[in-house]
Amino acid sequence: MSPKSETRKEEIVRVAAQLFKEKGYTAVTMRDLAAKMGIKAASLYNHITSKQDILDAVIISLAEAFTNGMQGIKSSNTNSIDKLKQIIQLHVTLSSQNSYGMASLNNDWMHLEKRLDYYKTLRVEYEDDFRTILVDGIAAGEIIEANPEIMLFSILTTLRSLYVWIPKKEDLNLEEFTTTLHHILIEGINK
Amino acid sequence: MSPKSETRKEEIVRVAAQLFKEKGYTAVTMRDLAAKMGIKAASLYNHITSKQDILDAVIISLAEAFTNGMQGIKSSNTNSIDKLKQIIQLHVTLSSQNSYGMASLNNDWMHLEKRLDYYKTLRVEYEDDFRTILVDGIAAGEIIEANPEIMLFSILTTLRSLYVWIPKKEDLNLEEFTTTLHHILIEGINK
DNA sequence: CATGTAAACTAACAATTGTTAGTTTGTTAA
DNA sequence: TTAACAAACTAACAATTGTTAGTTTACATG
Repeated sequence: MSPKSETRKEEIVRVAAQLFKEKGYTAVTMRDLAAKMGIKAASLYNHITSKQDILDAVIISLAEAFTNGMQGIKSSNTNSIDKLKQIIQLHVTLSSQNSYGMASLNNDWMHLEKRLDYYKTLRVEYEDDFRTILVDGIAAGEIIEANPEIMLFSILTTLRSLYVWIPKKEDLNLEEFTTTLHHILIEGINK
Repeated sequence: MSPKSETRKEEIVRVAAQLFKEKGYTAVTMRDLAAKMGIKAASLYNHITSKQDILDAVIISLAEAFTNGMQGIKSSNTNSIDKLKQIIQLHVTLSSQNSYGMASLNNDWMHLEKRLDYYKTLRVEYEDDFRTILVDGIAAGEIIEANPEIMLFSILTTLRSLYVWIPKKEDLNLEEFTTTLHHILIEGINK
């Protein structure tokens, strides 16, 4: 056994995320999930405490990964354009590692219950940090003087949708993809 | 009575779309919908034939509006950059007119049943037309020679997410918004 | 007044939902 | 061998789901 092989619970969460991506959290039943695991629905409860518990696990861990990534970018001593490139890299990395979880993060966060407020806090903080980078870049003359709110919207929605496209293109060269994204997302606002 | 006031069925579909945007199709029950209409769930069936029927009405009419809009753009005698601007305008218009329906179009299309194949056909055709405009623009030297697939992805996901942002900014000047979108989405790829 | 119709109602249904209780099975460790 | 435990099982539950049947109400038209 390797030092940290996947626990049964982690396996359930991972498989659940795949189903959530296909049909959304609400439309996936515990019997659906059990069938995909090759067991009965009741057996799932030897490992998880509730369906809600699974959604929490999928979404919160990913949201925290974005928060951690942003912390690193904030504390890096580079200009705004370079920080933007790091953000793009962060989204490409996390989206290709866990495209299933990204679907839940984007589409099923409103079904969080106990952890909904926490999730919202993380999201608002992330967007605030992103906005600050744009505003600083404008002040420093590195970024054009367009409405930062609209820039933020445009770039962030593209990055948030990466999970849809990345797994579709199996032959996709991730490095070329990232470079082209840099070009399309940044050249338009680069001064 | 004006020549075409809203029928009761249209009212139900409109209110349903609002709920679908908040929680998604599957999580909205007929009792939720009835409560928002101020009636009992069974009464809905005097006007609609099924819950599925409502989703079909919400999504298909919007998908067809996009198809019709694209037909007009294709047959307009202008260059590629101008066609792109028309596409942006189409998305801004439809998203501000019907942000609720746009949410279902984006997030609940997989719950279509009888009309799923038809929806997919419309979507693929729309994306093909969009891609053709980009490829033609590259060939004509109007658009940079980046991977058209990635350009398509980047622009289209931004446009598809408009419904999230447009209603959030009540003070939003739609004209300024559209102009800034043109700049951000197009300048980056304009030669 | 009589009639027709739109639109609501009450009551109930069969199916599906997440979940619990109690039990069995197989493997590991003492 | 025995004890412990992880992980599966069967059976059932209470609640909720979309939907149907049959009835009542209100109003407009003849």
